[in-house]
Amino acid sequence: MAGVAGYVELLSRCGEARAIARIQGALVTSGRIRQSAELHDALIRALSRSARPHLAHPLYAHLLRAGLLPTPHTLPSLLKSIALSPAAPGAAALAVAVHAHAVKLGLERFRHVSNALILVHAGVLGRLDDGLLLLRTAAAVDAASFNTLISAYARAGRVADARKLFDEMPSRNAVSWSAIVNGYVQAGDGMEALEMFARMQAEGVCPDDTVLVGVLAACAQHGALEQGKWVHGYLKANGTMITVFLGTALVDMYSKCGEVQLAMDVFETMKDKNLLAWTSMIKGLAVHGRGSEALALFSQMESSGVRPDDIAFIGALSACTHAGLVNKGWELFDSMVMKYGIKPKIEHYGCMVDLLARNGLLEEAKEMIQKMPMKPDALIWGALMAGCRFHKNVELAEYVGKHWILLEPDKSGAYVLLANIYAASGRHNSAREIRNLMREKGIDKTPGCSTVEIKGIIHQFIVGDLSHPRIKDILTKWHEIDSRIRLEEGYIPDKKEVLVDIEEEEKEDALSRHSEKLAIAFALISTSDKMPIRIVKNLRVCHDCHHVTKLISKVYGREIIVRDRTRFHLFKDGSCSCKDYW
DNA sequence: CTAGGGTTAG
Repeated sequence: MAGVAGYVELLSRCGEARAIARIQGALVTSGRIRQSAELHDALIRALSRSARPHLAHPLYAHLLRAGLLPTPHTLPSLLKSIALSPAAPGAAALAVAVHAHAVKLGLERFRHVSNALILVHAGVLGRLDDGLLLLRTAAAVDAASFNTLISAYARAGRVADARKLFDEMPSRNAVSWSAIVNGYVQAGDGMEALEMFARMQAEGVCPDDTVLVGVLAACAQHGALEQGKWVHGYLKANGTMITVFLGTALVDMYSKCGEVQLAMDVFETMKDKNLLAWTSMIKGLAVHGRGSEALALFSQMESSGVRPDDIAFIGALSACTHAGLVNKGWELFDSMVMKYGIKPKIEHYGCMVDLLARNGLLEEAKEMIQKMPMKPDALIWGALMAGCRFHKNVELAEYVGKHWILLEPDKSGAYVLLANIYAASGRHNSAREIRNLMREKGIDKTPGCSTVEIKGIIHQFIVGDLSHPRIKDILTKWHEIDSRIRLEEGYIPDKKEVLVDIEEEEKEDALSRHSEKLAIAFALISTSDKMPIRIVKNLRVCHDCHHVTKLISKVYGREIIVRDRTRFHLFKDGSCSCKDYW
């Protein structure tokens, strides 16, 4: 029989949960474990590193019951195992107990203990400010604790607090940089993320996988294709292995930058594809209107043994929506419930309502809303309302508007769409009433905002905003575009959806200052002839802009790729990949 | 007790 030292040595090298369990069994039957804190410590450490860290939790109570004192290594290891298995029953309570014990033993200010305590406060306990207090009072703090707290604050939506910590930490490493970059990405501030990444490089810190995943996500947010390609080139140049994380991030970046083919190229070279990888490729094809290819991929995923989850079904259903495949949509919805036992969430009903409404099956869509087991939310009403607009059903739009406004009285969405529908159908008085209602309530329409990347720099245009340094040239270019498309293509501005009570010529002016028109005019004066133009927009494209963009693509012989709120439009030779259906 | 940071979403 091996001595204590032998067991400790054995455990320290052991990483497999089953082997550890065997050793533990031997120690329990021989009664040896009750005599040694060191053995408890070795077991806890080994388990905390194994695939089933929660098995370490009961050992702590066992240690105390045996009347033994934890060794200086026990507490950090145990806390780590708690941090790794936050969902285990009693994990939070145990963390609190261990904290109290550490205080009693006077150990809480020691480096490894305080770092581990910060880890559980930021994680299982979700008490970030207590974690921060620990960090401030600890005798010595690792960069790791800063990093943990930075990402915890960012995850909690408190990027500003994360940034404060980042700025004050004495020495930053690659992990700190990726924590803050990914923090900004999470907060939806890709711009700031890219800026931080630039600073990271300026300071000579070598970027690793994790930060590049974040950078790619930031590029995806902004449609920053050039920068995204740079990352891909960097990976290739360094011969970096494309992990599932990196591959998925690349796929997502390329599809959100309008380059589905490049996304496919990356996807096909990925060796092990997990659910996330499949899902992002399926979604990528879906938003580009390539529904049947997306659905083919979905069945390929199923036959490769990857089980779709609720989000994968959202991808597949939205593929049906963008491609107008109503029957296939029903089929998928049924297979989700019957074959996979996934309970449809409101998102899935939303997809179905969208699918039905877009295809003119407005009554069926309405019925779906009435039959679904949960209360409809704003997105559900929005989907049906968009269908009403497309199929010019004013009556149903009024019904939808009533419900939607009740749900979101302070947001502009319902008012704007309803007023648009009234205006388009010639009911100007009703449209005016809605506008007055908005004015009384002080509701502002979300301003349209478009960005365009020129030589790696992102330029932003907001509707009616004339503050761009080259605005004079942009407006001159717009006049040229305007007269060319009038002359060559017979363009007449479509003023039906202009919501302001102004003179007709002013309406044309208002239209001409829509953000994507400014962005396209700017792109035309700043890029060489054959380059496709890529625009990212925060709202849906209006009818007039959609029409104008088609004409520009023909007259100027340019491909224009517009990513709007819900999908991609590829304008080429006077027509659009969405088949005028968006 | 060598970590600490990460990808999809109507």
